[in-house]
Amino acid sequence: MSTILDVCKLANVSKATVSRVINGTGQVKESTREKVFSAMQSLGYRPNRLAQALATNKTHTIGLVVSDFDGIHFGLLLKQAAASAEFANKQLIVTDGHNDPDYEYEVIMQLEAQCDAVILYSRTLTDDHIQHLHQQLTIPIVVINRDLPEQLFHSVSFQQEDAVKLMMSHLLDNGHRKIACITGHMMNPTGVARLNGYKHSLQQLDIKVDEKLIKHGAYDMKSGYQACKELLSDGIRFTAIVAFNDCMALGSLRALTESGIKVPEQVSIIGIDNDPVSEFFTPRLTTVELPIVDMTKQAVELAITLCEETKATHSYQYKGLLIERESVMPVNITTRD
Amino acid sequence: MSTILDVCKLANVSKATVSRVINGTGQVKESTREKVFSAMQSLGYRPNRLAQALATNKTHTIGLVVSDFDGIHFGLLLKQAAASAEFANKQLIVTDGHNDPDYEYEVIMQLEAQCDAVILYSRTLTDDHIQHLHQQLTIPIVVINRDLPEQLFHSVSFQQEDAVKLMMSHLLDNGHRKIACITGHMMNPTGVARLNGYKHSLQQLDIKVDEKLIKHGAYDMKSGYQACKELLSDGIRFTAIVAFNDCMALGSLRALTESGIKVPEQVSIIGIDNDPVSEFFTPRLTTVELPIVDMTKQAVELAITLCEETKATHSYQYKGLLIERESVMPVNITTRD
DNA sequence: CACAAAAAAGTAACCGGTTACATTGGTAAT
DNA sequence: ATTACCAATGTAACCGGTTACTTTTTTGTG
Repeated sequence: MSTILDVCKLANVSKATVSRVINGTGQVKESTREKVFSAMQSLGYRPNRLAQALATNKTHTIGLVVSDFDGIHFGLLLKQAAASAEFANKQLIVTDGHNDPDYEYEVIMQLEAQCDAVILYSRTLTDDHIQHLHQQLTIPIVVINRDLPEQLFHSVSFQQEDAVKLMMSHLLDNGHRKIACITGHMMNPTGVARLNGYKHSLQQLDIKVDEKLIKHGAYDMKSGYQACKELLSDGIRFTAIVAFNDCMALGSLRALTESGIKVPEQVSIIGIDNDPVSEFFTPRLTTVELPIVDMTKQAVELAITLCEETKATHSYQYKGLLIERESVMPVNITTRD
Repeated sequence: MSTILDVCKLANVSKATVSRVINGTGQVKESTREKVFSAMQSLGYRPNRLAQALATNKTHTIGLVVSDFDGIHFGLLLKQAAASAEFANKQLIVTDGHNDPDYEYEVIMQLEAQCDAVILYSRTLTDDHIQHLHQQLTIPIVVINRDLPEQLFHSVSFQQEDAVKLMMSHLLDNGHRKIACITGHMMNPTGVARLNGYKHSLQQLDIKVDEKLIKHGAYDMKSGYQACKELLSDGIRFTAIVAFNDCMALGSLRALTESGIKVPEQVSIIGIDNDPVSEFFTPRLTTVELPIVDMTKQAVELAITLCEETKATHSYQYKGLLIERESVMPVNITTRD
């Protein structure tokens, strides 16, 4: 791997001149520029990014930290982040926190020297953790898809509670009253906000919340499947399921199908995310879209903006959109109700 | 962000001593060590990785480059890579090549200064590109899931052709003779090898290859769906579909379901990968497992080994395993045959 | 107590770049 | 021809660490 010194020798100029040519800064005579360029060319020279970063204190890199690589939205999020970063000519470093808050915290602190900004999509870190990070870090941090107590941080968030209310009203409008709920983790604000959405929707219609209808999942298909199996074996009646993401909705669809229960004729299902696979199941899943692609784009752009200017707190909020497909239908009085 | 100099001042020692404490090298008096430790502690000091890398020419990082972030196996691959890397205390940098060979090439060359080794999961780079990279790079490169002409590189590969033969014999054993084929991209060796598997299997039984039964997909559900729709609208008879991955198999399942064709009663489907979602569709998809998790683990371990010793070419090959579920059944003489 | 050997700590060069400042050389104005 | 100025280039310090080598301190031995 050739260094700047190799270029210097070959072009017979000083480091400073080569550096000027690389960066297009300062005044360089045209003939010199060409000499240096062809030297770089013939050596296959590429400036060492580490050295550049060390010297300038600018990495041209943004870090993306997710709690877990098999998290929800993961594919779309990454793809968009990569695209947006490239568009802005930034490098993207992606890391996961192995679902361990301490490890995740440490990973982020480590990233400080390697990035100009960090985007955090965390489901394990507590608000306190994030607060600490925010104070410790000298680089800006953008929190994505997470409800934060106040607008203390730069964030790109989603109206979790309203989204679930949207799911619920779709079900309620279709006459459903016994609605089972498959939640996600209850340690973080997202899960709590969503559950509030569920409860408040029922309360608004004076329907008593039946705790037996609530099962906790882990956002993956298997846990949705298991939650639904439990619901079934508990022998509680329900005509619909709200699942706190599409994967769990799809898992429960499988469980119902296995038990010979027809969806949506006997039980309706609604999910949230609008996961790309949802359209390929039968019946096609009705869901509330979480615009993760737009949100990611926004987050990356925000992060990049913050690399230049460290202004006031920016925050953006997105809301859900109902996508009606085939897994919800009006409640049928003759069945399980 | 505090530097080593801040620690020096606070502990009243030289940079060298602090460095020794950080790395546990050389001789340091116990009392001094404690002094330095507590200084680091109270400053929240973390060594700057960039500076360390520059000084030692060791980054303790391995790079993982994939052609595209929404590629197949992506979630499992990343998750395992992250886990294996962390286990070995290495940082992992993940980058995608935006499905553009030139960009991907450049990305890898750029990574040279930032990594001790690179793992490449490419579907856009040609063999020549990879050959060039291999020659240019001063760091080792491990190619994963790719058939390479000779064992010129470190590789962790999969017996593509045999895997498809396995799928085919399962179908053939079940009496299927008119077998449609949904391929992946035909630009890279994987697609070609798999198609050879399809053709050779038929030829072995003296069944003529009908080009009309072969449709080209792009490894995603949508293209599987479309390929199947085309098959259907072409009006060609077939009793089974081999798809060159599970996503396309599932896409075609959806297409058949929409057209009122029963799987597996009327048409059998077999995929390859053993994608986690395959189990949740109805019918559960029969598939040949591509042990991407094991392969990834092997690749990371190999990459890490190569950071220390630059020995001879290592290469590992994995083979497929049939996972029988519900989407294949013996051909029914009364239907579409 | 003197002295050698070992342990502990410091000095300075280096990794590969950037950049403020200094130096050189050429050109136009006087 | 002198001066002034600006373009072009070079010099050297710096970014934050590591490490070979040197110096100082401690320890053990006769």
